[in-house]
Amino acid sequence: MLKLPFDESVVMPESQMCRKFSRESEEQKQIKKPESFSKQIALRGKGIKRVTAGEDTEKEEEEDDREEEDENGLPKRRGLRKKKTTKMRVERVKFRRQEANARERSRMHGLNDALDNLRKVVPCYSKTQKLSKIETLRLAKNYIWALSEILRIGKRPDLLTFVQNLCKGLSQTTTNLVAGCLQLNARSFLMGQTGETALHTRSPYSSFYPAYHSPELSTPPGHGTLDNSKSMKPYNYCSAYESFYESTSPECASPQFEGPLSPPPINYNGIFSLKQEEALDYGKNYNYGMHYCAVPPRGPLGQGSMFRLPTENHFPYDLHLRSQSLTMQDELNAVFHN
DNA sequence: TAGGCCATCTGGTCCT
DNA sequence: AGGACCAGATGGCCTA
Repeated sequence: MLKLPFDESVVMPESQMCRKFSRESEEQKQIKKPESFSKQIALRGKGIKRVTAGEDTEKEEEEDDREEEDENGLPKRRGLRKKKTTKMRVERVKFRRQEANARERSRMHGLNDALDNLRKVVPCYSKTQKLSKIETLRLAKNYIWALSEILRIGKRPDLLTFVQNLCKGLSQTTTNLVAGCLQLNARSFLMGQTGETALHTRSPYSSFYPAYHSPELSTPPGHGTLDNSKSMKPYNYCSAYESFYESTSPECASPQFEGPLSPPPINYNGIFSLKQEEALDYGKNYNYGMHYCAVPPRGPLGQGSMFRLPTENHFPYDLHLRSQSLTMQDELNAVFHN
């Protein structure tokens, strides 16, 4: 069942057309269908008669069948005869192959669209530097797991641990990206990754929320034996920054992450900010279409609420310190099931 | 330049 | 029969 409209331009060399396809804008993303088989046949012939593929091939096949006779005029084979490979049959096979290719392209584009939507709702979204497919899936899995743990425990996590959990199993590049998005100090992050104490870099709230540091919570499923410390390298950016827990360097004090990611800020618990990007666009499709990116808070740490929002309507979470886990869970459920 | 990532093609299999 | 789905192959682009 072909669900999408087609035009006639797919018969062009696939390798050239397809190369550009993924880079095209959404408006240009129109699935193209090869010219109808009957039309191709008609055009290839006299260009007058317009017949269906079935009719045309049937006739020719009949003629071909009549040709399969021996000298005595008897058919060479009886019963189930193997259909002769005719020119028309080859054409038809080619046509169907083209149609199948178009459908496959369409299917993969749908898959990629879904993946793009997923990119938008996991932390660290950027239009200019997209996460790879596999990294998007991994990050999404970690993110879901981390959020589930928050709901289960009912307490806010330590940022460092939270980010470490987000980055479990991710590539070096993606880890850098996430850390950069959250503007984590490389030194503190590395120390946390290696299991060393990072108390000096922790939020003043850390001592209030020991649960998220418990060993059973620190490793998402599937990453129990992963040793990120062996692969960790210094970050490409923000590595020179002092931890924003300790100070606010001129660069890090910027409310906007100036790297590949630049979502607008939403203050998360006075520690980092969740940023909302293109709320109008995403809001059409996702009530939870937020783009989370941590930036240092401008005000003093621990101003109060875990989520301080530019507009309350956009983010109905109020994971304040005083919040109750059930309330939090209800709210999250409401958002994610909306 | 090797390797990662990606889009596409292709043939096979399953399902309606 | 035909569409959906899948996985392997291929070639291009990009980056460390």
